[in-house]
Amino acid sequence: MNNEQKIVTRFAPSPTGFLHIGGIRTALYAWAYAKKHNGTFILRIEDTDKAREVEGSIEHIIESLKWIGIDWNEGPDIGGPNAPYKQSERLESYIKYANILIEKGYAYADPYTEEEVEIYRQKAIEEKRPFLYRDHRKEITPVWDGTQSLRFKVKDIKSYEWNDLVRGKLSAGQEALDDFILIKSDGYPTYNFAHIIDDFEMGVTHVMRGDEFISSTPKFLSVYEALGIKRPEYATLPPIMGTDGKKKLGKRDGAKDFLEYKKEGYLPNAMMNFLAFIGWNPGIEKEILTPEEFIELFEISQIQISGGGYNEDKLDWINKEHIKLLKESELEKYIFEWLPKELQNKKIIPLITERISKFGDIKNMVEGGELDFFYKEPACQNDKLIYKNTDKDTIISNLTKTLEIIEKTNESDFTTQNIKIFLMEFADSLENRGQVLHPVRYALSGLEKSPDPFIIADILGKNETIKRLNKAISSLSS
RNA sequence: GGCCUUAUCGUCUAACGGUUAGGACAUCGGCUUUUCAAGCCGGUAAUCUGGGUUCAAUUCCCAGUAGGGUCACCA
Repeated sequence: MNNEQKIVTRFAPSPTGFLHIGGIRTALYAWAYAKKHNGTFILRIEDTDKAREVEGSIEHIIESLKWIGIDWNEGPDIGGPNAPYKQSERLESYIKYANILIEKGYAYADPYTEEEVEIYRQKAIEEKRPFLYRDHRKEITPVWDGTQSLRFKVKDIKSYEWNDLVRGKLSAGQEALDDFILIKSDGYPTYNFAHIIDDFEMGVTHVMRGDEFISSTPKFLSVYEALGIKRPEYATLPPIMGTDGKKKLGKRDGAKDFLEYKKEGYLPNAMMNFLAFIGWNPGIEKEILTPEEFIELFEISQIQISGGGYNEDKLDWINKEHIKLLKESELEKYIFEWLPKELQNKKIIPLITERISKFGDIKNMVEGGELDFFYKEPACQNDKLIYKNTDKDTIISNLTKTLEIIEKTNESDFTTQNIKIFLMEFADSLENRGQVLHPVRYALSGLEKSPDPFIIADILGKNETIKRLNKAISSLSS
C-alpha cells in the first residue's frame, strides 16, 4: 500500500531580517504536510543577496520557528544528507548547472552593463509596456568568465499552463518569459536559479509558496525544461492581507516580527492554530486545534484561494481557548512568566485566566495596572465606598461586621471559597448584598471595576485584608 | 500599461447545480450578578454588477467593476 513517493517539503527564507506571520504560515503548511505524511521538512537559508543580509537573522528565524513548534529534519543548524543548507555554501552546484546550460546553449554572458539595461527598462516603464530583456539581445556575447552576469536564454517563447495543487490550472502569457539572470556578477546565483537547483538536489517534492511567484513560474518551468529535470508540485498559498483588508501584508506596512507575539504573551499553540486558519479551513465546525489535530486534518486541497486579512480579536479568543487547554502546571508556568514576583501566587491563576480576554494578551493585562492593587495599597475615596443610596453609617457597620468575620476566620480556613461562604451569609441577611459586597470590594481593591472581593481577600491574605478594611472604616468615620 | 489572479454577513469562512445560504470572531439584547470580566441563551447581518447555460445557479461560462500579484544582478 505504501508505494507512494516520500514527501519532501522545505521552508527557504532569506536572512534579511525577521519573519512575519506570512513567512511563518508558509513554513507551517510545508511542515504540517511533511509531518502528516511522515516526510522530510528542510530548512534552507537563501542567502544569495549579501547586500540585503541582516546579521543575526538566521538565529532569529530559527528562534521564531522553534517557538511556534516547527522543527525540521534537515537544516543549517543540524545538517543532513543534503548539506550544506545555506545557498552561499552551495556555489559549486550552481556553477555546475550553469555550465550545463551554457553547453546546451541555454545561457550566455550578459554583454550589457547594469546601467545599459536600466535605460531600456526605464523606457519600457515610460511607455507603459512590460520590460523584456530578450528584445535587446546582442548577436555576439562574450565568453562567460564569471565577472559578467549569466543570463538564461529563452529558446522557445510560448505561453505556459501548469497545474497548481491549490489553484488548479494556472497560466501565464509570453511576457512572463525572459532572459533572466542566473548568476549575478558577484558570483552568487539569483533566487530564480538557485532554488531550482537546490530543490532538485534536495529532492523536494512539494513547494508551498506565495502568489508572488505565479508570474515567474514560466521562468522556472523553462529552466526545468532546459535542464531536463522534473519540477516539484506547486501549492500557491493565498496572500495574507493587512488589517485594512486591502494591501497584502508586508514588512513595510507594519507586519510585525513574529516573535513580538511571544513577547505579548500569546501561546505558541494558539499562534499555530490562528495561523493555520489564515488560508486553510478543514470544513468542520471545530476551530480550536492542537498542533497534533492540525497536522492530522491538514489537506492541501482545503487551502484557500482568495486572500484574507487577519483578525486580532479572533487571535485573542483562540489564545483564551488554548489557555483553557493548559494543564495546571503549564498554566502556572505560563502565567508566572508574566507576573511580577509579588504576584506569583497560585491563587491568582484563575483570576487571570477568566479575565484575560478583556485585555487580549497577558502582557497588556499586567501592564494595564489592573493587578497593581494586590501589592500596592489602594487609595480609596469615601464616596465610592458607598453603595448606591445606602447611608454612611450602614456602610461603616457592614464593613465593621465584615472585619469581625475576617478576624474570626482561622488562617487555615482563609480560602476564596470559605470567605465567600462566610461573607455571603452575612450579605444575604441584608436587604441588598451590594451594601456589603461593594464597599468591601472597593476597600480592598480601590477599583470600581475589579474581581470579586472573595478572591481578592484570599490573595491579599488575612492581615492585609484586615489592614485595608480598617483603613476604609476609619476613613469613613472621620 | 501588458500578463496573471481573486470576489459569500463588519471580519475569517462552510457550500463542490436544488440548503429557511451553516459556523466562528466582533456587535446587539437577555439571563446571572457586588462592579468589570467570564459563562449561558437569543437577535441583527452576506452570495460585487450585468449577461448567458440550465427545469434549477453562491456554485458553470462571458463581460464589467473592485481588490491582489508581477514585469530586479530581491527573494
